[in-house]
Amino acid sequence: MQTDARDRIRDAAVVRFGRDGFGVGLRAIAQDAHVSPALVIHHFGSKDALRAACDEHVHTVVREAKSQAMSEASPGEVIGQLATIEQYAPVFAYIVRSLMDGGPAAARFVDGLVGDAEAYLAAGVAAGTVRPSRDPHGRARVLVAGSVGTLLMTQLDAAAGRAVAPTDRPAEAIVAMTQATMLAGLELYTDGLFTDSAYLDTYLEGRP
Amino acid sequence: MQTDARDRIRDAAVVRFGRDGFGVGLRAIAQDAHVSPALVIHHFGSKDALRAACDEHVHTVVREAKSQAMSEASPGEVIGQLATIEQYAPVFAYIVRSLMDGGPAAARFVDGLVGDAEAYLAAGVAAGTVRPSRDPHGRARVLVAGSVGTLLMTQLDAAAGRAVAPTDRPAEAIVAMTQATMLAGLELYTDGLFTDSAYLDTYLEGRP
DNA sequence: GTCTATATAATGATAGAC
DNA sequence: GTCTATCATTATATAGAC
Repeated sequence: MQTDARDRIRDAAVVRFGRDGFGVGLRAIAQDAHVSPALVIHHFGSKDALRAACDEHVHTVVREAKSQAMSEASPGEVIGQLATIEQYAPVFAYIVRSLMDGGPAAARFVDGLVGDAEAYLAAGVAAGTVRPSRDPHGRARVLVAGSVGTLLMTQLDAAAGRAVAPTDRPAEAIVAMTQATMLAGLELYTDGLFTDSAYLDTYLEGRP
Repeated sequence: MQTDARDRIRDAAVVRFGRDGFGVGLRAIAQDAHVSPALVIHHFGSKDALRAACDEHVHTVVREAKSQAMSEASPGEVIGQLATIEQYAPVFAYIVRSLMDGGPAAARFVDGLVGDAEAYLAAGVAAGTVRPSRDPHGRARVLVAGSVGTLLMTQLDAAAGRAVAPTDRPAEAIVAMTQATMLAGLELYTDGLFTDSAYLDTYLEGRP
């Protein structure tokens, strides 16, 4: 049971950062880890370095979870995949906070999502279930942007007291979020939005 | 030229909050407004109250800009519309920060966007250019989520040093962002993503 | 209304004993 | 490795002169 204090501090930091944001003090983290504030600095050198260690740890967890889920995951749902496993709740909350904070760790995470989505879409195109695109990378970005935006909007609903925050109870929030957008999303992805191709044609003419 | 000090403080706060986030100190704001830190408290009572005043002011500016642009705006592009007018740059930056902060002001702003999108989509359906939806409100949310997510991803690109931050030079960033996603977005909205309706059909069967 | 000066609390980080 | 005690800084906010 007596895990290494360094790991305990880092895990407590991931939880605290995820729940309260990166403005949280070292004292709260130290208390959660049952150590003195000084020990946090002793092990990591500074708050920024502690955060970097959290970034690195979360990145590793995500990478391992991804490679484990590679066989069964459906396209573009790595986020949901992660969140439904309650064990990953702190990691998920941390990622949402990183996204909101806008730091480089979030950029790296989103890059990973876009890469995954692009690969899945390419596989779908090869299998004939997904339409080919004139801009596969751009399409992957648009789809990931939808996920990221939905995530943020769920957080906003929570802040307005209309739902459960994804950083509080991820699994629940993601299920609710998915149910709320599934029909409209599938509809959009199946039939499109416009009744004809006038807008697209106009755009393609201007940029051939 | 000698505007009311209270307005000057509030305007400086909008700029600072937008550029540096809500963690910025009152001293910086006071200095920008050429007043003492004490005067900020004297006029607003507290930092939170100052922020609330900023929220309210931004909300008013957005509402007025919207009603002014109602006649000419194209569907769902209120965000872009705002940003292209350099005059609104501080307000735009403030909104992006609010979005990232996840506060109630952001929720209200997004609600407004969803309402607008829903109205535009309904008009499009009536005009025959937009397909009807089984879930008009959900569809509006999905589309707005795409915009919000794109905005956030642009901010991430900026943090990673790959682009201009929308909170720094909004107009430029929005143009770049639009160009990067326009083709893929139009394509998606015109033809959809899937080659057939299998996914949607399965979903509709499960929930008739 | 606006200032200077200050109170009070919290922050990240350090020193040094054990 | 881990602690107690403390420093230096910064934060919001207050008191009171002008």
